[in-house]
Amino acid sequence: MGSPGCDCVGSTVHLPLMSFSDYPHSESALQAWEEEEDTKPPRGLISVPKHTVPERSLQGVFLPCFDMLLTENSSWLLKKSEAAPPVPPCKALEQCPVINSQGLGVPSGLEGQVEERCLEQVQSMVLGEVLKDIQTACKLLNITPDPMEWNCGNVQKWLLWTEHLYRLPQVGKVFQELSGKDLCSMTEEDFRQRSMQCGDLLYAHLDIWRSAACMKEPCTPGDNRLHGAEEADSSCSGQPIHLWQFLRELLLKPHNYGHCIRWLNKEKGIFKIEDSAYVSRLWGIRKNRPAMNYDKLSRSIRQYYKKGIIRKPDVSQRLVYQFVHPV
DNA sequence: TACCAGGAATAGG
DNA sequence: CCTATTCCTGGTA
Repeated sequence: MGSPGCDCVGSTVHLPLMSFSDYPHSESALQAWEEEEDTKPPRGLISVPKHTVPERSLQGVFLPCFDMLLTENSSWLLKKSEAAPPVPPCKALEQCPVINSQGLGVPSGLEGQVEERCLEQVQSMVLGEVLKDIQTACKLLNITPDPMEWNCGNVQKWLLWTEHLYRLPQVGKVFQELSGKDLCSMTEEDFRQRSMQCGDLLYAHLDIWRSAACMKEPCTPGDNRLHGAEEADSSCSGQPIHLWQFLRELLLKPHNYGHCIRWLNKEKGIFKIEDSAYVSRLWGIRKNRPAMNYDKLSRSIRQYYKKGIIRKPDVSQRLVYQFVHPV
């Protein structure tokens, strides 16, 4: 229950600066993702000094563009960084929201108080986004938010996801056989030793997750408290997820995935894959299949024809399919 | 060039 | 055993 890995104090957090255009969308990006060697260091890395803060707060987490899932609701973050991409780190720091409840070097005096208010608001907004993004990622990957609970497979999925997110070269092998506990016990230096290129970024990203898990601890009995309408979740059933279930899950969250898959006619179960490469990549990450592509995903969909799960709609269109039994 | 259909072999739970 | 993955041939827009 308690996470001993909660020593959320001190050291330095490195986070990437990314813009929407950096996001891996094209097939060539996928190639880069698959190919082992990419000698370029992660771009836009800056480092932010952490501040000593009380437990249970995300310390000094700086998020110019924490586009975990490219959700629409976090797009304002993207816009911000898009508007002024080549900001030198120190400038960027000034403009960017910092999550940190107290202990920040906030200016004193009246102006300071006003600023502090604003800052607090921004902080809680960003914090909300971070938690939401983590939660969404957890659903997508079918892992728990607390790294301490991860098994080796979970760790690999998380790595795959993070690599995808920040366009890192594949480092899964270097972290093989490691559980979440192992991962959490590693220092930043350990990370850097395992991966020269992106050890520190991975460490920082893990730190965010760890911190988030720290804060959320009070309300995590089984953690999968489903809100609202979305229950029919395959994630907690234990069995490996089916492709059709996965697609349905994406379709149930137009807010998050509407840009890559959406209903054309929900009543009839007709949907369109808008970004085949992206959906395939998500599927590949979920199943731990880095080589997944639309060619293979679509083959799997076609297997459903015979089984009467998915079919082509009466008027066949490219990238459009239909659930035989709509909900 | 990207998508579509389906056979066949194989992997993996 | 079943589903999904991988690879493939050939076809369409």
